[in-house]
Formats: sequence, structure tokens, C-alpha cells
Amino acid sequence: MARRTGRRPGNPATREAILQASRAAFAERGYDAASIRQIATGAGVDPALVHHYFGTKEQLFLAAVQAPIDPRELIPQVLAGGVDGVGARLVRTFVRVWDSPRGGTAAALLRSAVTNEWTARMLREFVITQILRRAIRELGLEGPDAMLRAGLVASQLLGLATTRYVLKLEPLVSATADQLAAAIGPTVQRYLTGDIGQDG
Amino acid sequence: MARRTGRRPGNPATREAILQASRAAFAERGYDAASIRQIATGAGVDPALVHHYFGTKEQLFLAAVQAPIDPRELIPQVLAGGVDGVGARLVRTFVRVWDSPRGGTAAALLRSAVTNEWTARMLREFVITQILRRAIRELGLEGPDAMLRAGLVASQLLGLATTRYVLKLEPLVSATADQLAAAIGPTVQRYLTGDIGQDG
DNA sequence: AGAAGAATTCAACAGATGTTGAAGTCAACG
DNA sequence: CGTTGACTTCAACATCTGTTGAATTCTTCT
Repeated sequence: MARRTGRRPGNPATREAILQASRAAFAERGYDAASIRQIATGAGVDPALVHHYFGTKEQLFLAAVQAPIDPRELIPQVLAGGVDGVGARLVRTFVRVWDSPRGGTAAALLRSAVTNEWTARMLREFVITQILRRAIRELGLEGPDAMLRAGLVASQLLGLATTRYVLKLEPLVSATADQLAAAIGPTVQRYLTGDIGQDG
Repeated sequence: MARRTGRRPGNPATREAILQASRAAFAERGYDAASIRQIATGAGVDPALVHHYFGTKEQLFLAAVQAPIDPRELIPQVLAGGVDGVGARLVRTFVRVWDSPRGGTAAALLRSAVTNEWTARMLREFVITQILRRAIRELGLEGPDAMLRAGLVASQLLGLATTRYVLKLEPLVSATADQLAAAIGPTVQRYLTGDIGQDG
């Protein structure tokens, strides 16, 4: 008996436009600096409509950032070929994702995490539970120093993201995915499977 | 003949207090999120006094960030012992600086550069001219791929800074400088002097 | 046609921001 | 003493922020 009369919620075009504009804004300005009014203007909409659809600014950020990130589909591509060369494949996949349109979402998370406390918590939780732990399990890298290995990988990859996509430091910006995989791949490989100099 | 009457500019205590409060604010909130009023309150001073001493907010940021960074004094300490083990020494020195009180300045630069365009330009320029070029010259690493090597080093070290000091990702936060030097030193060493897989 | 209700907009709120100019306070000089 | 001028504060400005509630448009149903 529910909902029989009234206008249908159809035509989610504007809703999607708001999401898209918010992703762009969050990606290039970060959570704090991005403004609802700026997002609304970018979507050609009244600011109040943003709240009508998504509620508070935090909820909008969650909606904008949550959807298009799903590392599960990338794991097979990285693992194909076994442990040998997994470092280079991980770097190449990482660069490919950040170069794609969906890389904006990652940039939004990183940019926001640096100045905003709860987004930092979000990114930390996401990196740990969705990426690091999963990668450790899939690669069979159990052991007492597994989290340290994962953290080292995260430091190198996030550093690459910071210098290449945020700081825009040459020549890393112009380097190809293959060049970066050749240069950084061995680092990641060693962090995952090599000697990292702990306890002996 | 100049300035013979009037109150002397003496007692720069409050001026220094403002500088100190601004460093703290910029370090933990970044350029955009840090506010003049917050800084003034932290220094126990009226907001207008901040402008009286430093002019605009950008000038205050420059004053707060410019002084206590001088990489020249650190270079000998990194170079002592020759090229062998320079990677580990660089990592250890890097961690030591960021762990010291002056690390706040670096954190301010990094946090600000991520959301603010002109601070990003500042940090980029600083990293290139004050650190990378100088390190290349002092280490005698001339060559066509010198800047790429330096960029790779920057990516790993900035990544360490992001994960350890901004994102606060365990177990990197609790790791000692020696542990980090043992784990990351070889990476830096290879970026500087090893095979990074380009043109051959 | 008429009613219902989602989509959308208008106008305003309370608060924070950087900045400014005028005023007040106080130490050092002629 | 009286003037000078740096130090310091007060009050206000224009602008932006997130958010809200009422009003309006427009589509879909009975």
C-alpha cells in the first residue's frame, strides 16, 4: 500500500551530477576547503538541494568517496603470476588506478586526510582493513612483521601518490607506469618478501 | 639621524609567541584550516596584533615556516662515511628531524601543501632547490637520471612522513629510527646509486 | 480535474574568517 | 613635561561557511 500517489523519485540525473561535482571538489581541494555552495554551483543546482539529497556535509563526503572504491576487483590482477614480480605489478596497478577517473576519489581521501581528523581516521581504517590486511592474507605473508611490511609498502605508494599527484614533482609526473614499476617495483617487492633488517 | 624619539621596538617576546603559536597551528591544521584568531588566542594576543607584526596571513606563514629550516647543517652528518650507507643515514637523519620540535615546521609545510596551491608550489620549490639539487651535487650524482633518482628518494621519504606523522599508521609510528633506517635505508640507497631500471 | 508528494528554489539564520582603521597604553626621547 | 612612536586593543567591515524551514514547481497518481 506504500507510495501510490505523488511524483516518482525518478530522474536521478541531478543527484548523480551532485555526486560527480562533489568528487571533483573534494579531490582537488580536500574535505575542509571544498564548500557545499561550490559543489552546488558545479552541479548547476541550489545548495539546499545538496542537503536535501545527502543531508550533512560528512554524509555527502561518505557518499562521494564510498562508492567507486573496491579494491577486491584489483587483487586478482596484482596476484596473477605469483609472488615473483608482484611488486612491479602492484606499482603498475596503483599508478593505473590513480591515473584513471576513479583516481580522483583516492586523491579526495588523501587530500582530506591530511588536514581533517576524522577523514584521516577513515583513510587509515580503509587502508588497514580493506587493503593491507587483505593483501597480507592473499599473498600468504603471515608472520610477526607482516603489518610492518604492509606499512612500508603503504609508505612508498602513498609517497608516490603525494609527489606525483598532489605535489606534482617532476620528473615523477611525466614518468610512465612502466618506468615507475621498474624503479619502485623492486622496493615494494623487497618490503613484501625480502629482508627488511628486523631482528637480525 | 633616523629614529631618535619614540618607544623602542624592544621586547620582542610577544612577536616570538605569535610565531610559535602560528607554527603549532599551521603544523597541526594546515594553512587553510589554521585561523588568525586561533593563533592569536594561542599566543594570548589580539588578532589585530598578528597583522600588525606580520601583515597578511601568507606573510605570517612565510615567516613561521622560513626560519627554522636550514638543510645545510644536516648535509655533513648525512655524508659522513661516504656513499656507502648514505641511504640509512639519510633516513635516520630525516626521522630525527621530524621527531624533533622543528619537525612541526615540516609538518606544517606538508599539511598545507596538500590543500593549498601556493603552499604546494612553495614546498615543491623548496624540495627541488634546497634539498634535491643540493643532495645531487654533494653526492656527486650527476647524470641524466639524477632528478629521477632524487624524485624517487623524495617519494619514499615524503611517504614515510605522510604515513608516520600525518596518517599515524601503525606500526610505523612506534618504529624506532634505527628500525626505519634498516628497513628503508636500502631503498634510498638503491634509488641513489643502484639500478633503477631505466634505459637498460 | 484534483490531490499528493517528490524535486527544487528562496531567503535567512548564526557563526567564523581575514582584514582594517581608529583609539588607547606605555616607554623613551628632547 | 610633552611629544613621539611603537605596542596593543576594540569594534566593525564584508564575505564566506553549513544548515534549515517555508514556499514553489512539476510529475505522477486516483
